[in-house]
Amino acid sequence: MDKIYNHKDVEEKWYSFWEENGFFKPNDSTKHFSIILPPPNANGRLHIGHAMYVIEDIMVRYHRMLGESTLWLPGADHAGILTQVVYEKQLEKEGKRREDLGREEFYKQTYSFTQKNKNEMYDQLKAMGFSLDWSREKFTLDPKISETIYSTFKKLYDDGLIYRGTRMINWCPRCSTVLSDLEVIHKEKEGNIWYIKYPLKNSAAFITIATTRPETMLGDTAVAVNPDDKRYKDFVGKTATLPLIAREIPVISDTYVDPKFGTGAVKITPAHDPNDYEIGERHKLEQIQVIGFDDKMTDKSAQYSGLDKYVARKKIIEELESLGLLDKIERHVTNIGTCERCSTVVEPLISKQWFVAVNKPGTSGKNLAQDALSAVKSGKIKIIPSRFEKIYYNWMENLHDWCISRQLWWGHQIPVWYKGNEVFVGVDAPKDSGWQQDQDTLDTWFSSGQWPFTTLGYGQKDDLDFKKFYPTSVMETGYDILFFWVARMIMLGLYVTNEAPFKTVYLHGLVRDEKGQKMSKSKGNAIDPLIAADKYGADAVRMALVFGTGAGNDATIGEDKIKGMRNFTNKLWNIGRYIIEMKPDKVNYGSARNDVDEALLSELNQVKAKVTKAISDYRFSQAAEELYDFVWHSFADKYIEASKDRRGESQAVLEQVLEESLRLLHPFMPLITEEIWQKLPRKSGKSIMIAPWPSNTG
RNA sequence: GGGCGCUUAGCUCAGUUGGUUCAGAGCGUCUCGUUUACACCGAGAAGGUCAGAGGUUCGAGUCCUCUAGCGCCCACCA
Repeated sequence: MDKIYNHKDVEEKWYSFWEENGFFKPNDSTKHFSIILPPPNANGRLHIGHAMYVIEDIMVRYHRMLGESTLWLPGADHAGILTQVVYEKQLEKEGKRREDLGREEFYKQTYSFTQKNKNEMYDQLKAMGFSLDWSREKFTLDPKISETIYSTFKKLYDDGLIYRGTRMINWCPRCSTVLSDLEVIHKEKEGNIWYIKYPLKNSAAFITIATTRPETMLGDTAVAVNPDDKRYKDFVGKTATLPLIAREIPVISDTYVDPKFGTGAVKITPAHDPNDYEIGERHKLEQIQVIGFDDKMTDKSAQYSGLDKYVARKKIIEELESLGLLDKIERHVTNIGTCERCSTVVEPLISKQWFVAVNKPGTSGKNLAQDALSAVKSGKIKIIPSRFEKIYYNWMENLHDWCISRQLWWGHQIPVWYKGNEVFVGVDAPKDSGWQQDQDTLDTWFSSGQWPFTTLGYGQKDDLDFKKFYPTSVMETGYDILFFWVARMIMLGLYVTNEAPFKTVYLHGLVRDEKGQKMSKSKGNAIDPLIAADKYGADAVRMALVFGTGAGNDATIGEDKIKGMRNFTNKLWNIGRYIIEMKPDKVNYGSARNDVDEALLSELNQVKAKVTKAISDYRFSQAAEELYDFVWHSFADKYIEASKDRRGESQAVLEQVLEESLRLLHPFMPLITEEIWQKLPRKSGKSIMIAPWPSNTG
């Protein structure tokens, strides 16, 4: 044994050893423990956030040592819109667009792109020592997985919970697709609010409206005021003339209008604003789409047609000003919707899309949001930390229908076929000819929302894993995808399988640098987990991520912290070296224990109890700190120092405490613990990984 | 406009049934130590009115109220 622990000599060796011996596979115990790995997006490398999977590995290794039949199932996500955006950017560098390739070729290329990324990511997960059962690996686009996703679509459709409707949706002009409400990020931006005078017909008077989007005035079909607003009492029922294009529009009254905001008079553009859309519905107003799906003014916008919407805005303002119809301009902060994936300003448009009805019962009687709500309220699903339960309720209670169609090429094509006026919904294409499949794909979260049961073979001929491991024990993921993913898994899991997909949700926080800033490549403060693992060892990186981080709280981690944990691995290594390699010639294993021995063994017993409790209470940091303190300060600094006077008599206790400490540490630092454990003269079993979890009975 | 969280040693953070051992850890700083497990080390030290105010209690970082900073999430006010 060298003086300094060299992780590079051992890490790969032991990982292969475990895998070759099938230790990652569940045993045949009747007690089960299962976690499905949150599938990373197969469009890039793993970042430090993914290394938080270590929490799952701790749980999995702990339960495996308890002797339970333990499954941790790996997989990857095709990540619909994000992967398409990433691959399109790559094409762009080659001067190509996806249209140049055609749908089929684009899909083919994107597929091989994801497979390449996927395999690299898997190597990275292995480098972290994660005890995943690779024989059960899944990808969201695997044929069997897709089949289940299509049959869920059909089931919801037949139940009346999936419908196609014309609604106001969020449109990303850059991605050329509709987005769900969740995929729209609201950002505060300072802009202008323009006050524009609309002349009243047969009168010299004006009605002045305030707007942040003057270009949409070309689509105005009314001006609205509050019915109680005395200032405008005489205006209601009159007709205003839209400047520039001279369309005549009514002045109507609606309680939606806030008399205190702006002028108290609002232009109504039912085709380009969600509120106006609803007012339009109430008052049966015409919807005139003046902005197209390409972000350019449509042919409904007279002399402005074909112009980019921002160019049109500028031009309209200039012309209004020259006509003297621009009353004033004020600075104004608005909340503007942008695309989650490309940051382009989202345009509200009316379009025909597929939706999931989330808060009405289907003919089956099932109600997605309500059932998902009561699963948590009843305690069937527990969320840790519990404050996220409140957040979950709040979101579930205010949920709108979920738009699931996307105008993308990458993903599951919607399992609906059309022939004339006929519509066919099914898992497989209809047999007879003349049908054309819907061109859209499914929201990526519609498929990942079914991950806990699709991966286990639900609905397949071979569904032994599903029967055995579903519902899964724990879903461990970041709180940032509570709504996107966890909520959808609960809804779809309950709907399809009639059971909650997991019993416990453990949410971890974001990984930040030591100054508390979000890590990002552009800031240059990002820690690449693989580079860090290469430098300091995977065990050190793992410990650094667990140490001092509680559930739901963001974790701060810097190189110093990793270095500190690397020092701990070296300490452990030297404890092993002292006990194993510096073993004296004369050892009396049967010597009577003295007070110092007893004190240490009694402390070890307490540590076992504390660590076991902490892990089962999901307080992994607590467990890690307990072990760190015991091993370094009690065992090494005090006991080992004291043992030097009676080396031969201490050997039995030294070996016992080391061996048990290694087992306690194994879930946290699997690689070094295996390396030292294998060198122990007295141990039983083939690997520490399948050795029993230390209990107090001994 | 709603909702949530944070504020404990110079820095990053623990502290889950309120009670002698809770005033802690790691890093940093200072002093000492080149003892054959480890300098990726050891021995020791300095350093905090636990954001502020009030309340509940025999007793409060730990529960309640308010205040002040900071941060996050959700939301269709032009």
